[in-house]
Amino acid sequence: MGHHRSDVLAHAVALLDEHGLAALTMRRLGSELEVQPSAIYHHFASKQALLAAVADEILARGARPRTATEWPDQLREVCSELRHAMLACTDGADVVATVWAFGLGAAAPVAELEKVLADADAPPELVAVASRTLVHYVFGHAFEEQTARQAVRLGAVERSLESLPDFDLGLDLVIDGLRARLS
Amino acid sequence: MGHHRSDVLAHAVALLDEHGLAALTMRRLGSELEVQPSAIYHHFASKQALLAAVADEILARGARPRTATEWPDQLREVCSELRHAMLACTDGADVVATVWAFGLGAAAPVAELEKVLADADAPPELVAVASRTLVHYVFGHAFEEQTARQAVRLGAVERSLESLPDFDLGLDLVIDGLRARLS
DNA sequence: CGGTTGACCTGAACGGTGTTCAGGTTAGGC
DNA sequence: GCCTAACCTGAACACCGTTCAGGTCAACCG
Repeated sequence: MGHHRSDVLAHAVALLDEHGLAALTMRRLGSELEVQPSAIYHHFASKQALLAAVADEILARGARPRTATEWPDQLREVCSELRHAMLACTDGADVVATVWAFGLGAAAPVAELEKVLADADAPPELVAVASRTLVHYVFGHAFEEQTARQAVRLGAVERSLESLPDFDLGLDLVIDGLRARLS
Repeated sequence: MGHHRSDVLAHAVALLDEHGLAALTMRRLGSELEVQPSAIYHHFASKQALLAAVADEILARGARPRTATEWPDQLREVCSELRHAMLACTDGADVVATVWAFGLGAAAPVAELEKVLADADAPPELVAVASRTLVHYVFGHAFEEQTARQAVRLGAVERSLESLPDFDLGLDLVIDGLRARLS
């Protein structure tokens, strides 16, 4: 008869991807499911909880196999996967970064970064600092890229996309700084 | 008789600092000014425009004299000022980072970083990448710190503040990576 | 077969939100 | 003393997240 939690989540992600974060409304999601808005609260305690699940789903959909063996490439692999997962969904960077900042989810990538660094024998303080520095960089870069792309598409701003900084170069900047401390 | 744009802005900043971003409502700001909400639209075209002005005001209030002569210390000076300006106001990091990401304001710090790097003879592409990497780091760190502090104050989460990464160490990570490319 | 449980949902309401708009007031310059 | 422009009113519009008492219906159990 009724929908499952996973149905609601799938429709929420589809709605987000097709019409953006502003359209991801309890009322609109309800009408998409042909259900009253209040019915969604049977599956998620609040909209924040729903968004947390959406963020985790976005990351799960972007999962890719790990192949690198050296820690710099392993860091690049995790950061690249995180970046592409967020960019693959409209407003994905916004949703994932917000959910992570509030401590409600999206914790897997930073945990993975911490593991790579710990396995590379980085001291605990450096593990905490470096993993966050990397994740801040990835979030900031992806959020800016996605926002700028949308602003241009809506014709709101003439800020050209040419000036968007290269992702890998900035990442190497951090990794090089890290390399100097891990030798 | 009536208020000026600067009055409205000052009250908006005070309201933000004392009660947070959620309380910065057109209605509440109106009642603070003893005025109808619609009166604010005579001074600001939209709430976004108001928030952009608030962000610029937060940065202006945090301005400090420049004393460093070497580019690494100059970068540290700009980043530190940006960080402290945002942390000095409740939800300051949220407001400033959002306004900047949407390209509506708060552009001064990144312009200053770009100038420092250009004066240090960094190639144009590196100027763009490094300035954004730095600003992403500062925004991410400040936003996380402010959010976590608030979550703890509200008793929502037991996430300890001890684990917050040190700001200067992460900054040095990026600067070291940069130093390797500027020699 | 009848009863109970629990998942799922309805429909209405509450108290907000940003924004618009026609019209009103008032101070200052010609 | 008129006129302009700044500033404001008050009501409305179209939304928003959330709550809650109650309703429906499938599945299970004795």
